[in-house]
Amino acid sequence: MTRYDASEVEPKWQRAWEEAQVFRAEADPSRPKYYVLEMFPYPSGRIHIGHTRNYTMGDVIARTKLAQGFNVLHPMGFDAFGMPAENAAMEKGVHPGTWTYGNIATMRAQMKPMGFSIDWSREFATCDPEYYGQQQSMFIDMLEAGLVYRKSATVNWDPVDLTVLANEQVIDGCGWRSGAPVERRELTQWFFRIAPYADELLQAIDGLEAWPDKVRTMQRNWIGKSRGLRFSWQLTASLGDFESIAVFTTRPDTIMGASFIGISPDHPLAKALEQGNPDVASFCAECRRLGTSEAELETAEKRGLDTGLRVRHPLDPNWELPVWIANFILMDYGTGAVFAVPAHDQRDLDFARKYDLPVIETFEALEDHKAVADDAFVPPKSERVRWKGHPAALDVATGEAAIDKTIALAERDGWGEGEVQFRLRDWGISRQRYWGCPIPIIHCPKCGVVPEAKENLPVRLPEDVSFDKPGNPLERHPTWTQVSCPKCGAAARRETDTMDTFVDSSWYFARFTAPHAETPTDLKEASYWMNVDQYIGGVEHAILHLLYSRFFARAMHKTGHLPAAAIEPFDALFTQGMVTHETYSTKTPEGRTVWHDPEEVTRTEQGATLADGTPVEIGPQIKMSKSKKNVVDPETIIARYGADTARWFVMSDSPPERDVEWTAAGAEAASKHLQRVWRLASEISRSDQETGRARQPEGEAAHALRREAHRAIRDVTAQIEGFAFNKAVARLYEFTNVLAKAKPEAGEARVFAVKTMAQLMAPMVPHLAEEVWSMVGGDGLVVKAPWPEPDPDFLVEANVTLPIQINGKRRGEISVPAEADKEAVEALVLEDAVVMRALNGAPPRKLIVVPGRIVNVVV
RNA sequence: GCGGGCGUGGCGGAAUUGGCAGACGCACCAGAUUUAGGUUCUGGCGCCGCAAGGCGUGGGGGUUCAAGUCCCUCCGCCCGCACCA
Repeated sequence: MTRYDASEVEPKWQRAWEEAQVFRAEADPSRPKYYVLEMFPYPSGRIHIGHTRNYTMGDVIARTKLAQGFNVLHPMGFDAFGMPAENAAMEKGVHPGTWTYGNIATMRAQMKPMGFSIDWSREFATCDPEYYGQQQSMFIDMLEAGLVYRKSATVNWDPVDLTVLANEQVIDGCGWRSGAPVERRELTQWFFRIAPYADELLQAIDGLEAWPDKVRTMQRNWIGKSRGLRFSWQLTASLGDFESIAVFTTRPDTIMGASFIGISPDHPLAKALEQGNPDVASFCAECRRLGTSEAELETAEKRGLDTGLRVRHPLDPNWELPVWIANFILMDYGTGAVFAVPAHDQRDLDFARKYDLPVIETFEALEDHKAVADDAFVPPKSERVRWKGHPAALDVATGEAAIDKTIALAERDGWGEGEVQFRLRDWGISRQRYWGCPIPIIHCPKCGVVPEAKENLPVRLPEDVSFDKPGNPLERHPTWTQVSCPKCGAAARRETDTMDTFVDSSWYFARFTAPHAETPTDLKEASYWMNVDQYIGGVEHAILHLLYSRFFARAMHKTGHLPAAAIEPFDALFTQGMVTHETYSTKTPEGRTVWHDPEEVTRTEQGATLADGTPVEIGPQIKMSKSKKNVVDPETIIARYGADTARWFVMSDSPPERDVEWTAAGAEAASKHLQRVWRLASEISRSDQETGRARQPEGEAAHALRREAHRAIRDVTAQIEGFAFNKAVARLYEFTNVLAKAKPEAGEARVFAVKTMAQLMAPMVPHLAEEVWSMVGGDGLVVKAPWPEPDPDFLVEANVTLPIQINGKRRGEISVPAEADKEAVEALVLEDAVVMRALNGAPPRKLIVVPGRIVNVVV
């Protein structure tokens, strides 16, 4: 063989690993374990380059830990329920299950040749009845533990298709298929009680030290704990049952700047007013035309309607304020009503300017304080300010203190009380869709809501369903819904809602510890393998998936499915960046956007076109997603160069936490480098064999090479452990350059260097590493070889070179003994020719020596 | 709108966290070898300048002996926003 042929070599070593069962994980209490997990994929059809990057990262960690002597668990599965399968069913007439399992087969077949160190015997898909049946069992346990309940909640309703829409399916306020304006509609739905865990979930973030700070910050903000005052504004005239409007505020110190009361269009008072007032009714109907997503509500144009109602200010009974319905007030946070302080809140100010409402400043003018015009004045709570006319805030300095005093005043006088509010809401899990885990509930006309008997689990999805019309096929299924009540035996109806797919992904990591158990988990296995030592996934999951999983682990502990030690399931988290790509789109004559695959598009100097010459709109670099069709398949790289090239390539260049823009160039470079390593190894192997491995005392060349090898071990190990894979790759390039220049006189040190190279490269390019390792006579499989340790004797340096700056600009350098202290270096510096010339006989104004770093002479 | 992040040569990026900006790779240029070409090897490569030197990390301002790194401010892009996964 004169060239490294990946297509021949890679399957060979994959078979060797398979035969040796290297990646089969079995609990062994006598050995330390290490659980590496990458967020499992949705089986959308094919693996894309983002998956490749993600799983290669996990594989590098898993293989490194394996070499370091850990009992490694590295499983893979599929997050297999979800909307795309139903969309495929509607578009292509294929059953969601057929489509999904077909995709799983394709993706598994794409992943296997990558040589990942996965224990495939643990694979499952969340749409397997064996999995979702266990989930149903836990749902029942959680219902009994009081963690599940039903309440009314709003959904996006498509009035033409008569179906519930996901936020993603609402485009510019209209249904994505029907094009009809969506409406908000109330439905009774199932919820998990996550909100009572808000404080605990918040506190526990402090302990997640191996999580990225940004994720911890995002979770804290999402939970959104805030202290404030809850109080009521008395209506000047009561309206039916309504005598007052309760509000919650985090800035009670601005109470004297109140200008009006705003209530949500979904506030009970607004709904009551709708009854007798067509203006209110049409305004609220207009507001409800917006979707349910927060982003949409918050970015919509601020609109309001004066209800004509008036309320009295709690601190001044003669002060009456108007009550407005405003479209930007969320019913889900606080009380669904606010008092607006336009002078000190930008949103309130915009609203007040639009509707000509009063703007009352409550702070004394400060030195640099301009009167409020277009910008609200929002002093931080910790800032020193002075209030005007605020009875509780005359003698305090900061907002924090004024807030305390206002709350105390309200509590003393009985018009309000301090309260802690969380932004986090209970988790609504009902989905009016087919391809999800059925909620194991039966509605009995006599007994009411009854959980399915556990011996009847799993509640399987019926196979015979049709997707020829919109809506939930479960609901119109002729027989599936008809059951007898597990309690009384009467004819009853099965729940047709399925669970949010976030439920499926909230416990799969626990299931991997015992994927074939007859119960949701096996406590013995879970106790050994949990927690996940290293979790890896996209930042886009920084909030919802991770928060839900943290809650679920607690709920599973409460219902006896996880040990107490596993309530924070992910010890360390790494959020990798996304692989992005431009998007390409054209418009239909009706103005609808059509997305195009990069394969269909030809880039030209002016822009891009389709094959027939139609110009294409080039969109920004965004994350690869099926809906935007900007997905790149790694298959071509693997077919052309092999898996190791693909692996090496995705680990190179870009830091793993950063988004990477996909470009095809560079794969060639990766392949060339691997060829080079192979060539070096075969040359060295050949010359080593020719010299018959004559043992001679090693000279300077050999020592220098060994030193470089030990330095490479030190650096690459640290870089892998620090998730700096791009730097590890760069370091290995440097080491390769050193090896290439090593003279034959280095003798057996060259063989040592090649072996070291194989070991250090093995986590990233395991097949090439095995080949090289065996070529130079390595013992057994490199995957099982213990990770190399740097020898400290080779790492010490006698001298260190320091740059010399004159007035902060580099003007020379000086070599000093590594152990020289500050004074010794100073003395040497003052004798340096460059420094003496700059000083010209005068003493330096300042002489800064940072040992081991730099010298700066200020003249 | 709110929350989080990012911005360094032609390109991907490095900079031991306040201490030599541009490691390593790609692209490009020159040379050598081989060839029909790819390959391989050697050297060069931030910008301006013949040079000395000056400028340079999205823009502007500040702190410091020293700023890509810290502070203020502005701009651009990306992610999340609870029914996408």
